Amino acid sequence: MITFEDFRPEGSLPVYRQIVLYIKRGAVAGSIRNGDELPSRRMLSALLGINPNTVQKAFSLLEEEGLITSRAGAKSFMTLDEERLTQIRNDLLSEDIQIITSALRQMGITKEEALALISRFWEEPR
Amino acid sequence: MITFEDFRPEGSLPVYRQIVLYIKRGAVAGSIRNGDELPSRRMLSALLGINPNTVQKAFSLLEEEGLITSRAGAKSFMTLDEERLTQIRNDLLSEDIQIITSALRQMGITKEEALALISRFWEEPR
DNA sequence: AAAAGTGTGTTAGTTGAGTAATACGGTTAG
DNA sequence: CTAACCGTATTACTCAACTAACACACTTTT
Repeated sequence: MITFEDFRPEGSLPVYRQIVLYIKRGAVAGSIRNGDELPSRRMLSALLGINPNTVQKAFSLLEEEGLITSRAGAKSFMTLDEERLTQIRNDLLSEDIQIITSALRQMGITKEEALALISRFWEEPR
Repeated sequence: MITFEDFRPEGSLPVYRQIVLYIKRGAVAGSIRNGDELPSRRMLSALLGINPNTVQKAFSLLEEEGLITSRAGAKSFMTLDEERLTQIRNDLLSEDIQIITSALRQMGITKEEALALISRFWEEPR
């Protein structure tokens, strides 16, 4: 069962998209595995203090992408194979890294400065 | 005169916020300097193909933060001192780096992997 | 002085994200 | 079996990010 313990919505990204990201990142990290049960729409919405429809929107997206399987009346569960997983990993990584490198370059930061900064900030609590 | 040549709105961030970011990053990079003239609200909105009110919102934010000065009838111009600049630099850097480190850690990426990835992706054209 | 360009303010509409309340039928545990 | 839980669907509402079209007063330019 996926607990959503360490899920904390933040930033300007819509919550339903953050839920999708949380699942994808967990899958890449290996903490979310094929066959894992998801909490019900109602339970999760109560847990996160958001509307059931917002959770539904996130789960719909995940199902469209083939990452979860749902049937009316029963709980949803993860459907992941290795190929899909490495694809997701590559997508997420290239997107995130493209964003940060673009931002840092626009600020005139050199590659060496960037690496030094990220190295220094890696263990920060925040 | 700030040209907005290399400004390309993208992503889910509101355009008026992207304009603010563009100015701040340019200031940090040194390509935008104290006293520099900004294009008028109307000209910039025509250039970017967006509504004048969207530009106005961006410029209002910049003025609230003291980064530009405006007087009715005349063009707006940058008002930057060294202290404010280093503060902006620190704010932008810590925010961006916090976002990327958080994302990579959630995917189970180690510090060494992260540095290797960013190093490899740095020169990517995209 | 007059025209053109400028910052500023107002009102109104559209779109998408998210909230809210409710209903229906399928699945599962007691 | 049946009650509790579940996925799914519908309708209506709020709110922020824009879009659109003006009007007014100030400045710079000619």
